[in-house]
Amino acid sequence: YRMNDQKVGTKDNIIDAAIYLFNSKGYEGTTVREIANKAKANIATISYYYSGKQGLLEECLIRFFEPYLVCLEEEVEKLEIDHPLICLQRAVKRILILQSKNHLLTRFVWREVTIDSQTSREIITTYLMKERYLLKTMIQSALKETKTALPLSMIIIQLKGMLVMPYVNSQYVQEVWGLGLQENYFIEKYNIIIRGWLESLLGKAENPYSQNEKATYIG
Amino acid sequence: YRMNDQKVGTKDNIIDAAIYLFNSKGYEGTTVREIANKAKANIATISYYYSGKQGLLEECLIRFFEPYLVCLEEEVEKLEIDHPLICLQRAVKRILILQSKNHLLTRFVWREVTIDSQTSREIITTYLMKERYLLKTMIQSALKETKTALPLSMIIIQLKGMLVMPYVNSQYVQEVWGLGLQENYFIEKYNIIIRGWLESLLGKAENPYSQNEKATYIG
Amino acid sequence: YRMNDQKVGTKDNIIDAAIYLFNSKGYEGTTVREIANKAKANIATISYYYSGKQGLLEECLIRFFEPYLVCLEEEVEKLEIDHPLICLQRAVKRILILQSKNHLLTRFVWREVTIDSQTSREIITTYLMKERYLLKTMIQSALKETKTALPLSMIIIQLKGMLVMPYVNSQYVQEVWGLGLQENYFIEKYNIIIRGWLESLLGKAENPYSQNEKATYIG
Amino acid sequence: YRMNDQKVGTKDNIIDAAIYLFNSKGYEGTTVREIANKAKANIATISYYYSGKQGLLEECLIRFFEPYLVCLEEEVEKLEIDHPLICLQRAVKRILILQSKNHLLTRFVWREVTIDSQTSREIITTYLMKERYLLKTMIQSALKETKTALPLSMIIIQLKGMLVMPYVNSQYVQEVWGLGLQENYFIEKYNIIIRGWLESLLGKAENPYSQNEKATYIG
DNA sequence: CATGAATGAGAGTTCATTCAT
DNA sequence: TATGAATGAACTCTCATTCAT
Repeated sequence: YRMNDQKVGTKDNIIDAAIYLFNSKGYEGTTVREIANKAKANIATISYYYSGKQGLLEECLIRFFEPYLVCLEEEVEKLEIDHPLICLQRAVKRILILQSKNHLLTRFVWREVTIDSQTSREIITTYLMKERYLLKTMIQSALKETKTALPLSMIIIQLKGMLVMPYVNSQYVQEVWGLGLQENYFIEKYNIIIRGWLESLLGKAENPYSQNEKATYIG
Repeated sequence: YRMNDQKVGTKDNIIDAAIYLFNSKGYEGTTVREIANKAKANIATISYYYSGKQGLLEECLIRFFEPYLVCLEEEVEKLEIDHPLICLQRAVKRILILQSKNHLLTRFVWREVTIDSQTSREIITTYLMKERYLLKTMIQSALKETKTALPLSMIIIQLKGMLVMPYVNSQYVQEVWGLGLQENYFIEKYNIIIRGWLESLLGKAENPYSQNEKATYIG
Repeated sequence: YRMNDQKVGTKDNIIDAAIYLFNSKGYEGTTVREIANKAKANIATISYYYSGKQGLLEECLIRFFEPYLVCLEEEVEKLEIDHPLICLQRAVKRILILQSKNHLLTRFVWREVTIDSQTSREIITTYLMKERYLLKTMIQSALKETKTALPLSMIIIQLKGMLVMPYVNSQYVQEVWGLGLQENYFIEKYNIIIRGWLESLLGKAENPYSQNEKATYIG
Repeated sequence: YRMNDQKVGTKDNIIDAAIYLFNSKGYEGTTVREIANKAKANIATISYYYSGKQGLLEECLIRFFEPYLVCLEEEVEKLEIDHPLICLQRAVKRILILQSKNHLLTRFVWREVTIDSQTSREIITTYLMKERYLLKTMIQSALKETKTALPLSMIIIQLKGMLVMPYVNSQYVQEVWGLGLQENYFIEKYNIIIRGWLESLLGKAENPYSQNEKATYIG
């Protein structure tokens, strides 16, 4: 039915407009009126669907973190089957793909997360604690099979920096690769860089895994 | 007179309070009333000294970028005297020291800079263009004497990521090094990591320079 | 069919919920959403049955004033048959019974009636004018047979005060009589007090009437 | 200075407008915009002085109850000096004068107090508990010297009804006495009625007191 | 007949700024 | 120089109501 299409449309238009504006003007710098205008919806509809501006923010956080954590969770579960480094590399690529698909949301969330007094601090903290636990588990697994001097936390902070940087400082990406965050070419290129860094750090995994991997998560 | 002290104090109290609150609540999320309260100053005094909230923001940007760019400018001027890599390394260390001394301001500025529709876009753009030019000049100089395959812009983006990351994701720093951003020990440790990365990328410089350097900017 | 039951039930549930909430939160302080929730009905149903919030209020006023005025009208008609004081006393008791049966509605109506700018002013004024005319007629009749110095209007205002007070200041009733407004015991007790006051003011009616009376209006 | 006059003027204009409108339209039925218009003040000024609509309500409650309770407190303190009935009668007259001087506020407060879910319930409850205690103390004292059958609480409820009724049902007063609530003539007349009722109930005090009394509180 | 989606109007509140002093 | 009073603008949110289904 049209009805369903329309409804879904309006509700999604609102969240899309919100993501776009939150990204470019910040959460506090965006007014619900602007969001309504961009979404071509009535202001009241925003409260109707998301119960206010804050609810809209929380929906954004959920939309970002839920699939993001799935990338890590699923690979943590495979740690006993595949070589840890392979799992880590797969997780990295999945995250890059996810973040590229939602690059506006990604940039906005990773920026807003650094604001201490954010009213959604509780929900943010919960997600970040999960993330840290999963990253730790994964890297610890990989470290067992190598002998890097670098401390665990240092690796995490560097890895996170590499995963997040091109999205937060997105203005550089266009210049560097001459293309957008969403294009496959960027993902491929950047993935190779991180992969190289991981291998030089945690020891290169054997080839068979490497080939397997592609088949597993591409397409 | 005491009066003069008080005034100067008040003006500085205001900017200090602004930096603290802008950092923890974001620019838009902070009200001038809060700043006035924290600085124990009258609200009107803020407009009086800085001609409004926006003026306060611009003062923050100036306070951060002016000395920041000096770090780069002065080392660019020395490119003909010292080995480029040495200059780059010196610049990096000076920036780390500067950022650590003003770590709240640093975190706040690098975050706010990613908000596209910032009302102070013009002033920000000017500073960022200067920064990019200086970084380019420096790295290009260093690249002449080596043969790295990595493109110039890729090096810039990675370097910037490393310089900024610990301040933006400051919550990790405590965990990683067990100490704060301001302590010398952190600066020394982190500087070594970046230096190692630069040397592996642009070729290690000879020792004599290296010793010189310390004497030059520590004091 | 059940369906019919349900509908009738829903319509009544709505008015019941409205009376309950209007009483405890005031007319303006109650939202149709709250009424709908309490009545377990859809919001739109309220407009459907009562054509809006205002219509709901008017229904409340009608539900209160129609039977209230009947108590007076019927006794005014009997003025030529029975002794006026007896008629007055019968009316008082009937009103007490009516108000106790609908004590929430009673409290709410007598409070809302004092709000001058009530949107239902017109309907309220009409009812109050009728009430005043009927009370006047009755008391004038009783006054003919006695020689009280008190002016007519003074008696009306005191009588109304006594009729209304326990319902408006209902919090005291529990304390005074140790029981609720609805219980017969309260009605009996309070009726005796008013009856005493009326008799002391307008002269005691002879016994025969008195006995008649009970049979007439107690069912 | 003019300045002082103006400031005090604005702040008082606001509370006066609020009392007028709260009385005639009810608290919930009045908007701050209406208050601002009537007071010829800016909307924001209301929040500036009274921190919002609710604060305005609380100021109203304080302005009513504080002097109201003083009337009772001061007479309770004199219970050991004067005859209790005299104290009670003085308190009654002082309350009548006070309520007549603030008859709009009086009507509004005694109506709003019956709304259970009032957001200022806490402050209201505190005042009402004080009032009940003071009334009890006074009437108990008076009852010691007489032998009325009526229970204490019944006397309180009737007395309160008499004190409040003409203000709540103010529309009758004009008709009954042909004059307004504020005029001395009304206060004198109505005071005599209550005094008569009190004396018939609690026994007439000796004349000497009676004469004293007038001198004490009529200015 | 009954309802969920959607809305225009207006609510109270907050904000950065101004201005007379 | 420094400030408390006052303000206009704009904010988010809630309201009762409507309408296609």
